[in-house]
Amino acid sequence: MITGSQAHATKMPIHRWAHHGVPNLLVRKLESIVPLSSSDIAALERVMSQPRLFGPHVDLIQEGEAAETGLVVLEGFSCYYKQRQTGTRQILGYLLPGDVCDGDAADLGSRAHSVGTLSPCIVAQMPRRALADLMQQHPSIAYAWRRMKRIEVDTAWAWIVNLGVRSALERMAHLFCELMIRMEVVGLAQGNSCPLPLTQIELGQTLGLSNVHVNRTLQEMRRQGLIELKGKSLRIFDLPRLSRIAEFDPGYLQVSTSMSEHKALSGHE
Amino acid sequence: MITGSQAHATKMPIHRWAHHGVPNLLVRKLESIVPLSSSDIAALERVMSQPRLFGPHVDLIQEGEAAETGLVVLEGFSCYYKQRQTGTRQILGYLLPGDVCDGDAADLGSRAHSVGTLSPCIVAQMPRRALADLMQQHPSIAYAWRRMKRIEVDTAWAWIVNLGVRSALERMAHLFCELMIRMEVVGLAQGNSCPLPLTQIELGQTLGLSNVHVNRTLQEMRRQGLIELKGKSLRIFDLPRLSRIAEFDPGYLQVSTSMSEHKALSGHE
DNA sequence: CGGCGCCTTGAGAGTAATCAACGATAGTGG
DNA sequence: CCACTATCGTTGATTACTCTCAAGGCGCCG
Repeated sequence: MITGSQAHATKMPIHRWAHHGVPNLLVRKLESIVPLSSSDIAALERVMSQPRLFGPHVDLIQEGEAAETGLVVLEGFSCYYKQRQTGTRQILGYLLPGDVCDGDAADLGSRAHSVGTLSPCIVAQMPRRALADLMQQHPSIAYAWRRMKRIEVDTAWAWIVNLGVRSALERMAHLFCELMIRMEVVGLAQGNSCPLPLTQIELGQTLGLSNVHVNRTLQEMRRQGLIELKGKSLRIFDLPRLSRIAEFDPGYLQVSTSMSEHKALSGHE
Repeated sequence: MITGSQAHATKMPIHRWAHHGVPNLLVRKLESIVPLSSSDIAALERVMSQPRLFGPHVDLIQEGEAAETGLVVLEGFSCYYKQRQTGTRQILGYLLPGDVCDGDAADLGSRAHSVGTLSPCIVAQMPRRALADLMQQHPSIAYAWRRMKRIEVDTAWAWIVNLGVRSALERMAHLFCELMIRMEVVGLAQGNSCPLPLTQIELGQTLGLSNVHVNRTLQEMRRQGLIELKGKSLRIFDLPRLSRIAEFDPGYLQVSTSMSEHKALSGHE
């Protein structure tokens, strides 16, 4: 993951990341849903603009703006968020590497929320028109895309449950389980360990908790030997127990059995 | 709205509601987004099956089932919900009259949530195939449908904000503002008054609050002269103040200015 | 008329927020 | 390269919001 400082990073030439043999994580994500032909993949990559590097805590789309293009996050953590008048904010969802924020044709009208980076991020654009053509000509991609959108909605619902009924410890456990699975899907987690470039404040804005309480909850999790969180990296020591605490059911992430040690999907493919 | 008891209602002949000159609220809702031709409307109504009546607290789609068809709620309140092992449940969103739960093609695989009635409901089915054809042949409907889906996602996000950052009073105020606007769109609210056939327990399951605290919060709202809630009917006395308390911004509901006394949309139509 | 579910009220406990201060860390500039 | 400073992480003390438990009343349906 990105480790350079903001100032350092923004000084580096953009094209540094353009074609570097790095696997395209959006491709990897879609392939976890449906097999793609090389022609599918080539077309998909043609739709994506030259990737650009953004510093941490930068807005990609501001509240009130219409999104002219779709976005793909190729590296780093971004998020949807809603800023309150009081200064506090609520994070609505994460855009992890491989995740997409598409300027859907129905996105006309102003947005009620913003999209911004949390860590430094490499982001490519996808013009609306090109995206529409892509879907038209590549049914596999269109199918995977719809599945992906469905997962996004289900994830938002999982967050509603998280905020509605769970305690601080349970919420955090659930978030960590979800993150680990999602990072696994795009190959960024190994041995129950993955990057987590968030401050405790941002975790609080995600979980509806104060930064102080996030801190104490993290300590409790460490004390129980559940996790380790340092150097912007999360390690889960006891995933089964963490899942049990969180009442975590990975079904909503639609991960195929081969990718996760969790319960098999009853799904039809 | 429906007032009959469950047993009474289920004994009544189904066809009682089939064609009664009652305006189709799904049509009304879509027309609030985009004008529809009479051919559009006829096609839409052809897709809908004979409406059926369901009692309160009945599952329309159970967790783990795949949805074979889409649903339209024509009368009554239904909801998406997630049942916890502990017995508590979280309501994820309401299906008000005119709202749709579509068996999207991407809905393959098992659901992580259920759909059930809250009050008695009249519900029609929409076969997947017929829906897909409808979208193909009626671009206006397809457009309005996409907008509708977008509103659903934005509403889920508004609920995340609600649960994440607001106090009990603020949450409830926000919910009531949203409900009133949504009911207004389909013509079921007049003079800031609309049906609300929910128990305090169900309000609690919506807002992440205990039934006891819901009760006390309602009393506080009444004491402040904000609302009246009796006989399954909600009346908002002071909508501006309620909106201010809730920090309510109706933008996410994409209601055109003519329908709401709230701030004008910057929207492009 | 009896019973069940919902609303209401009271008391007590607990979880999480707020306020405040200090230490650690990392990016900034000299 | 090092000092400076802002941000983040940590801890303690206090407050307060919300939950849980418990019991009574009311209304509706059988």
